[in-house]
Amino acid sequence: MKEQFYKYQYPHPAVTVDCIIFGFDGQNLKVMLIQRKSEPFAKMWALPGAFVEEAESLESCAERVLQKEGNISGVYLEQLFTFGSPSRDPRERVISVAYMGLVKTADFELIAGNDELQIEWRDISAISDLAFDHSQILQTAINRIRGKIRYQPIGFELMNAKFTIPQLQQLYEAILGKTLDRRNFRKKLLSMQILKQLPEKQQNVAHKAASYYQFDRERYEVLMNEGIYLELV
Amino acid sequence: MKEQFYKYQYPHPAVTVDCIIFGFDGQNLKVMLIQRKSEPFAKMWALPGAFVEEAESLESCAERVLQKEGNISGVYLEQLFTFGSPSRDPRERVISVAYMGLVKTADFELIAGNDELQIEWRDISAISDLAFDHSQILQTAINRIRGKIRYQPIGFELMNAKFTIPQLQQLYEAILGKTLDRRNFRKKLLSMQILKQLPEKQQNVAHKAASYYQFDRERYEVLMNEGIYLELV
DNA sequence: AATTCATTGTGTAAAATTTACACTTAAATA
DNA sequence: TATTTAAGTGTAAATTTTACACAATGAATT
Repeated sequence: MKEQFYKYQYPHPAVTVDCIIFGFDGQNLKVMLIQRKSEPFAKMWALPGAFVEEAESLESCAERVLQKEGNISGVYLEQLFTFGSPSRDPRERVISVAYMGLVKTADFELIAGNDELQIEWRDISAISDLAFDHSQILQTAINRIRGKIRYQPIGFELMNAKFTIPQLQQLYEAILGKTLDRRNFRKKLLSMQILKQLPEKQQNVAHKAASYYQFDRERYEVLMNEGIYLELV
Repeated sequence: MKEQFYKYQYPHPAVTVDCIIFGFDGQNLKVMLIQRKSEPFAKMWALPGAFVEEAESLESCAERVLQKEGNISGVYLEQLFTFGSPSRDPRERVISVAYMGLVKTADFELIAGNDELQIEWRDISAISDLAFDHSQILQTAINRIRGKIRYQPIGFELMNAKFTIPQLQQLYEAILGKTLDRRNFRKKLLSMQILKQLPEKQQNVAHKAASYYQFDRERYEVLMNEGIYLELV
């Protein structure tokens, strides 16, 4: 065993970053979970996370976690909350900063890292007990994304690339857990003028092909700076 | 110098809690600032804060800070954000969890703690450079309270005790930095049915006395659980 | 080649909400 | 008792939200 130690005059907690990555498969909302290899909570499912290293920012740490534990990169991340109950980790005092993101499941092939037995997209309606206080962290994330979607265009902020309006609506329905009126959804969405229509349509669908759109980030920034509220639902 | 050390196998950052306490004096929005006694940033103004102790939760730490550094207690606190840039403190890696609250300035007599030269309520329009990254933290807090006030009844959540509707409106105007229509504000507010009218009126005011109201927390919880949105502005 | 199937895309009228706006009432003070 | 100051109140017009049905498209099937 290595016998090098880091010494401090006062007690320092350990700090981790845990990631809640929501995945949308076109139908349902999933979350990325890993199965732990080591103690504590060996074999239990948990959110991917890592200890913060000396010279990295919290957000860089989140990016490193996703790269290392799930082979995912280039995801828009948002800080969720910091969990610091003194007893949340049996080993020592660990404070966890949680980050969340949203991707299309099809865009990434999950590959378990060295510390995991498995990694998978789990439907948010099928979550059982997770390691540590991760069930609570996940519930906080679900509440946050449901609340946030009502007044910020999450689908675009968190989803890169192109999408059709019906796809985006399905995402909204998956997050909110209810159906929305197609005409009204489209009307309100387009009236915000934060979408750029691409000269492209769906291919090989056995019905009328939908147009692809892209989030107009520039226009979005302008509206945000003007303090305009984008309520979509 | 004390030679006792805490040893860890991996580097641990220090963790602090910094508090942004907004104060409303009936007219303007202020923030509680302290003038630092010691290095680093000695004599500069800063947000009150403290290192997290081994057995306390983050929120308890925030409460301790307010008690010790400002003689304030019983304030509703909300976690704002966690700031973790590796270089934000010149001494060592320090991650700061920021909490914010809102009180009436008249309800508390600020008393500087041992580590401070002074403590005061500073108008948010008169903030100059603060120690560390505290200017950035404060700006984040101002943005948050301005955003939040639009869809959550902050005035009540964060203000204890009784208030009149015009007082609450002044708070809203101070936070948003613009005037609101008196009749419409009152109408919308009362239509939410989250206020209990008290059988009490203002005393000794040289005009028609306003009724006191109280936030009906129970009713508020019910509405929140139903997913109802309380947009006030 | 024609038909079927599935989903996209579109408009309008009714209902609900938001906005703009002015006079009367109450309490203290002169 | 008159004056001053801010509280309290209603309505009509404008805007936004909601509910709702049919034509268009493209692949698959006959």
